[in-house]
Amino acid sequence: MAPMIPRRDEDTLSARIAALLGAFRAGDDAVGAAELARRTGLPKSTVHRITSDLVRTGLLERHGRKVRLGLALFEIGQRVPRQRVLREAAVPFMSDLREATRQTVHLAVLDGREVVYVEKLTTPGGPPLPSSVGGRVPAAATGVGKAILAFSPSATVERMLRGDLPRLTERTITAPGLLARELRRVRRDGVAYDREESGPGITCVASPVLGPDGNAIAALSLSGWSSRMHPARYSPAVRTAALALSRALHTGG
Amino acid sequence: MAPMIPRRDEDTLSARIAALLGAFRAGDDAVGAAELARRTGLPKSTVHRITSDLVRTGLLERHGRKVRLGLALFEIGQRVPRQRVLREAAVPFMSDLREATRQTVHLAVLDGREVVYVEKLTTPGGPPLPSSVGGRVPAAATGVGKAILAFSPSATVERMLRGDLPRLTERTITAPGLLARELRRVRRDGVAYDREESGPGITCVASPVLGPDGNAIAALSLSGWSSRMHPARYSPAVRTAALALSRALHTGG
DNA sequence: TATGTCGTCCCGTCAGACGGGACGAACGCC
DNA sequence: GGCGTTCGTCCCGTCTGACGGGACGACATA
Repeated sequence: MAPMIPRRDEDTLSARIAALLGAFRAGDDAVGAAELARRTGLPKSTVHRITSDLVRTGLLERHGRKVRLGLALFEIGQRVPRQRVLREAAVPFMSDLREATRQTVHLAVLDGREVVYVEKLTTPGGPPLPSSVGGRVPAAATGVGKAILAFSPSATVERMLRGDLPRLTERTITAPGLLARELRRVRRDGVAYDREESGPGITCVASPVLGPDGNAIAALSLSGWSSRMHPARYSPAVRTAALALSRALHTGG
Repeated sequence: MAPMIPRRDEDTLSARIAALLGAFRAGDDAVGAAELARRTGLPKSTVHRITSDLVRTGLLERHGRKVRLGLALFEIGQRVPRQRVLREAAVPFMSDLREATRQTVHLAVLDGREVVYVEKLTTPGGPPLPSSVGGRVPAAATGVGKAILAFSPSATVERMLRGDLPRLTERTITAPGLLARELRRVRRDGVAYDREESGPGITCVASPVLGPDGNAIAALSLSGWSSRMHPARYSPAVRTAALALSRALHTGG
């Protein structure tokens, strides 16, 4: 009899382990085997066996009867080149930018159709932002995302324009044509704005960190309440910091 | 014929994946398959197959012909509870401490016989320290390690005293008896010192972050040049910050 | 007490991991 | 430019370890 369960096109053990690790959400502490089975779609006994193996190797930790992400994963995560090199170089510039503007500073990279925040420096008076280091947001809805896209190979942009542009607020750009035009403007000015497109009441000013080939590696941004964040006033500071960081990355210092 | 190769007591795929991920060192960018095979002791074709699977799932990324840790691992690492909860609560206190003392501030947790740095706030004038977020150092050789051990269950301390105490400088404590006595003093005072025991010319003052049961969860420390870091002068500040953080963690705010 | 859900464990089946070996390309050295 | 080495990649026959349904007791809830 032919197997009734259509074999997932990719269900090697590696894929299952990745699925299992990815099943832990940002706010989770410890999670039970049954819950993980539900989230991943894997049989319960399979989850139990794999998590036991992962606990033995240290990637997961037992917490009571449940299981949680292990400290080893934090250590490994800190070694990821895409963020490590960038962050080391960026923090001083971000610190200066925060000092000069008294606004919240973000550093993000593009990954697929989303941006991932690599560093965030908050400021006492600033608004409470939902962003967090390691967090993911649709690129087209953010200042950093638009800054990076405007200085990316056209193939990357076209791939983005072909898919859905998720709506985060009523001002989020969801029309491909509008986004394309916006990106041309960003490319001309070197600065991208986010006028309440990612969160209500929040305005951002972003500028790309460029590699030697002129393509963006990352982007810096300032975020604040719309009432106090006047783009024109802060864009020179952001642009300057981003250019300085770009230069520092090239010269290896 | 009996298999000549003694079966590793644990060589499930999970263990191999963990070994492979752990084979990437802090300074590495991309690493080749042959090099990974050498580091892990795995056959080259096995490394090639597993890394290909891991690339497909996103845990690793192709970089030319080589392979490097993927951004997904950074994201997952940021969700690890042992560091996330702690860091979120600690950063404001650490920031204040740096402001008040103008010294480098560390936050670390104990893992096995070592401490892992969870956060680090540097200061412009401070000495260049080899420590890094996600880095690992023998616990007995550091201020944070001694602060945590002094407020740990006796089983934890005894396990530490039974093994080797690695020497980092000529002042590192390597005699179990001396360490035990030092820990009693730390427990009495609530503050641990590191007088050039982890690095030449560097002095630290550390204090434990305590859980509701009185055991240490983590520790805060100040580090600076020995010539300018007078322990007695800074210990009240460190102790105060650590106590404040302990209280903030309990009350959930 | 009844009921659902949890974590854990067993064990017969078989699919997929395994790794030695081959191959061509790239590199470094003379 | 020639040569030796080391690299990444791929194939394929063998067989072992992953697989997951199902059973079980502990626990929480109603």
